[in-house]
Amino acid sequence: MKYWLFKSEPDAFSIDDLASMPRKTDHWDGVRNYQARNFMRDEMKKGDQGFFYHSNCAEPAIVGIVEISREAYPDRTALDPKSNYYDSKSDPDNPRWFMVDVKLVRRLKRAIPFRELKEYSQLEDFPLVRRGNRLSVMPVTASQWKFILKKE
DNA sequence: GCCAACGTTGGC
DNA sequence: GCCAACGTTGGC
Repeated sequence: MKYWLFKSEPDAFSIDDLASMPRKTDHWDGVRNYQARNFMRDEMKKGDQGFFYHSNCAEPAIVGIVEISREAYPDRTALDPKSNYYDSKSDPDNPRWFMVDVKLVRRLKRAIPFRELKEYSQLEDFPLVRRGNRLSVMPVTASQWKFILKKE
């Protein structure tokens, strides 16, 4: 089993939004970065767990834990001209973008701020805190996962 | 296949 | 709102 981190701007989709969905489950659409797509399409398995991270907001932080409840399938928003995530070059017969379903497992007992994550030497290889990192979906190692959970 | 220009991300 | 860092685009 692998571990992941999912970034979302809370103004667009927050952990509260996920919590309010039926079965606390939603599809993680709109990923339009090839590296992040490859993680979702090729490596995520049902039952993998991930952190839910709030970005681009007053206090960027890890706020919860999700679980992959459905493995990758085509992201239809790429084919919908009305969607913000529409990609005119995506071909229905050869989908370019994928999404997975995630289910909220629980919120963390406390949000762990980005500011704090940066300070731990144990996390210096954690992609989230690497300078200039822009991946919206990224892998978390088992040791990073455990370390972070001990800090909640 | 190079690389400058551009748009986006995201912490601050 | 700023701006550094990055991925993508497209002319050549």
